[in-house]
Amino acid sequence: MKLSRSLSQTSKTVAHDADSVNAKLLTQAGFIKKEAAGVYSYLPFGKRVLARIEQIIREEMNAIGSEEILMPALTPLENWQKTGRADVDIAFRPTEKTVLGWSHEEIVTPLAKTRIKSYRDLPLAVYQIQTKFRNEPRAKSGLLRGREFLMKDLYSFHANRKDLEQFYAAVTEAYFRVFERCGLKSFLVSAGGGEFTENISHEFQVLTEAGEDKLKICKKCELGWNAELEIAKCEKCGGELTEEKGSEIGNIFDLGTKYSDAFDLNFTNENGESEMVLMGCYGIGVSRLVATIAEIHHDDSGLIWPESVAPFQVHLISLGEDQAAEKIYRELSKKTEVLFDDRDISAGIKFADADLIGCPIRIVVSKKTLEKKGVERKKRDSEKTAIVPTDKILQS
RNA sequence: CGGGGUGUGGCGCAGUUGGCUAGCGCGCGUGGUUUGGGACCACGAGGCCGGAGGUUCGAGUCCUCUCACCCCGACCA
Repeated sequence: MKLSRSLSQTSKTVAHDADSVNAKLLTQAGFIKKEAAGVYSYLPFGKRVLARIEQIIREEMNAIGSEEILMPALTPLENWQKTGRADVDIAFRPTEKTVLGWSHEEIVTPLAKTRIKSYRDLPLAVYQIQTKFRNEPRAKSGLLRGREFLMKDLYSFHANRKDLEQFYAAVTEAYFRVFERCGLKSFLVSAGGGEFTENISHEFQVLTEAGEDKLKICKKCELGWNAELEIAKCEKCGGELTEEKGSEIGNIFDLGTKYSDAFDLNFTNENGESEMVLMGCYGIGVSRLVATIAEIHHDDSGLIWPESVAPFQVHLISLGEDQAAEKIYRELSKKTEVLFDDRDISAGIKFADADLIGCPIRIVVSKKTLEKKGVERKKRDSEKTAIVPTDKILQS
């Protein structure tokens, strides 16, 4: 993409209401635009990052045998009346008879009922990546707590507890892989079940001062407990816990039969008897992941995207050598995603913007580099520069 | 939802005890000079001062209401 033609543009100043590092950097670098409290547009750069994170999630969710679906955001009130969740404060109610989905147990459970009749139909697992609506009394921290946000929600259905626990464990492993691939070190944290279940749930937390959850972490076991649980020592090794703040990027719940009961989701077992289906649900805050990555991976000059989620692999800068740069841009674009800064402005601005946007590799084409029969290559996370031939740009 | 704060060109801000054509920086446009870490000169465009009502000869400025946004807390998949 040519920067001169992109909707995404950088800004030297940032709106005074950008309230957090992720909001400031993502706004200034042209990834997002705030529309209202907790409501953002994703500009081209931001949409690219979202798409890459979504792809990682899809790969890992498909790998554990779940299928992608898409349920409506506009949902019937009567479904929520059956579970007693129709009048929670965070629910948007666009009309008398509708609720904007803030979670989808009320939709997916009746949906699964159309498929599940016998133990032969279990297990079943479906997920979606969709915008959720929650009327947060206080939206804040950029993309970390919005009133409208992108979420991956997965729901699983099982004939017995052992099968549910097995899948729960498989999702746990898959989540660690997702977050690691996104460049984040996550901790498995025990927490309460909130509106969803009376059982304990597990959160995936990234330790950062930007997060709003108070945690107690055992660094040795890499386990944690949400401070709401009032735990004094590590339940595994009995060791000391450190107090940390975290950003909750994933949450998994053992739902038991709470929603199966509400919608009479049962199945016929091997003995011809009727039993209730056991359910699990598993969420990843996709937009919150974008924010968390920004909070973790940045420096004073701007964002530093991990290769796996970067909007572009290469940020190509032309310093007065537009023709040569254009040729390199065309060739390189056949192999990877390239952002070409073709603007007619000073070198300093181009360098500053490359740092701000934070693509992994910066390539400079100038008179100096052409005399040396190559281009200058610099990684965003390093100070070292090197002249490399144009066909070696992508080799590390 | 309680307490506090802020709303003035796209962004950041200044506007005195009410006073006359509402300023500054950045950005934007045109012309020119520059050209490896946010260059410079000249000219120029752009604002119902969040909204409604009121006080006054006169309101960005004072009063009332309202909306939006931010902070602290409560809340929180």
